[in-house]
Amino acid sequence: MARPGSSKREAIVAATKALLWERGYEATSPRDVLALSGAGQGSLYHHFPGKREVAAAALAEMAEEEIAVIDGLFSPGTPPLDRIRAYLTRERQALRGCRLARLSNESAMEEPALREPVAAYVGHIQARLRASLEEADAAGGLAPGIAPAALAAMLIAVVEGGYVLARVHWNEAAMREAIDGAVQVLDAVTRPRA
Amino acid sequence: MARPGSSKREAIVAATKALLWERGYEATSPRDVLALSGAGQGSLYHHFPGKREVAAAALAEMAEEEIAVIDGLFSPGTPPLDRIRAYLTRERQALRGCRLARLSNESAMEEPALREPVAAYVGHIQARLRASLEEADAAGGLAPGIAPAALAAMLIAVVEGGYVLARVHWNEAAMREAIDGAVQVLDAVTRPRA
DNA sequence: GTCTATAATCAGATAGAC
DNA sequence: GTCTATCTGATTATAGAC
Repeated sequence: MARPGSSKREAIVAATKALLWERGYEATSPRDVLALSGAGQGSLYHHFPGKREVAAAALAEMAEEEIAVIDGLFSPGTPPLDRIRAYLTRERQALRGCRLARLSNESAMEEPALREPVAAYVGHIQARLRASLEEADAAGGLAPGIAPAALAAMLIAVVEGGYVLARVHWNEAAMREAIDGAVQVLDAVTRPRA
Repeated sequence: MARPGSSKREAIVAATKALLWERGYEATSPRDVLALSGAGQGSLYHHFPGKREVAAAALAEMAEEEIAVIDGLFSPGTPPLDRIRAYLTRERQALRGCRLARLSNESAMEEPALREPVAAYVGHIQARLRASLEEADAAGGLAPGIAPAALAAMLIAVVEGGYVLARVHWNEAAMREAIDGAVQVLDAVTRPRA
């Protein structure tokens, strides 16, 4: 149970990862997963108790993958504010939505097993942003009246909200403009005594 | 057809408004709507071609109501930056999500009739924020390097992203912290030459 | 305009053979 | 471990009486 090395199990999880990003949790049926993975009904229910657990396994893998990408952007060799700019301006498929936080408005978030990987991903970014801002602050690079923790929360909110803007306007540029605003603001509150 | 004065039609739309906020579009079935409204199957399909059109009518009303609230916050009698602060810090039920933009990640956004009211609401706020920032800028109250349009996009993104943070962390405070960051930053980029 | 009855399809899951 | 067959209830809608 939940042991790797099983071909169909891996195919099922891979298909679920793709469908969760594309359609979300509620709109993804076990039937869809089986069709995409090439597995039969029995394989899914042999490896997992049900749909929720398949999704939890898929989300855990997605969070792990995305956190690794984030950690690559926040390399210690880069100056702290450059790490933040790299995260803000990284390339994104805005219309697809955030791979994990796209589930934020689904009933799935009321289930701890599904919410946890999403919260871990978002929380990890927020912690990385905050640590970088505290580093910049310690070097005297942050304007007075700006709390690193609050600014970090604001920045992750701009990114997640940017996805929302792109989706509702059906326009990638809507997200880019919000990110532009964040970069301008970051520059303004860090230049003063840099 | 879509004529007001019909009791059941109004009950159906009212029930749909409640359910769309609570559960979203895909998770709201005509059956749920009928149960909540007290109407029978026939009433729904007499007044509307189907589920999509009921939702479109409900969303249009929701957008109209919320835009009226926004316009109340952006009263011309208030100084421009105070209008923005009033919008940012208004009370919200963060865990319920944005009444309109909570649908942003549903397939419904690919249907123009459903996306338009949501886009109109978000776009209206963004236009109000931008006009207020341009007013502040004209009075010399905006730091150099800050474009009113980009800052407006950033601010609406913080609010919409704040809802996402609250939902994924299942914690209202997560949104408040992001809003706090936005207020601090707004203060920092407007004080310099105010 | 409103109702109840019915239908076709799909959702999520189980049974049991191989 | 993997498969096909089957099951129960929900979804979205249609039919037709009142």
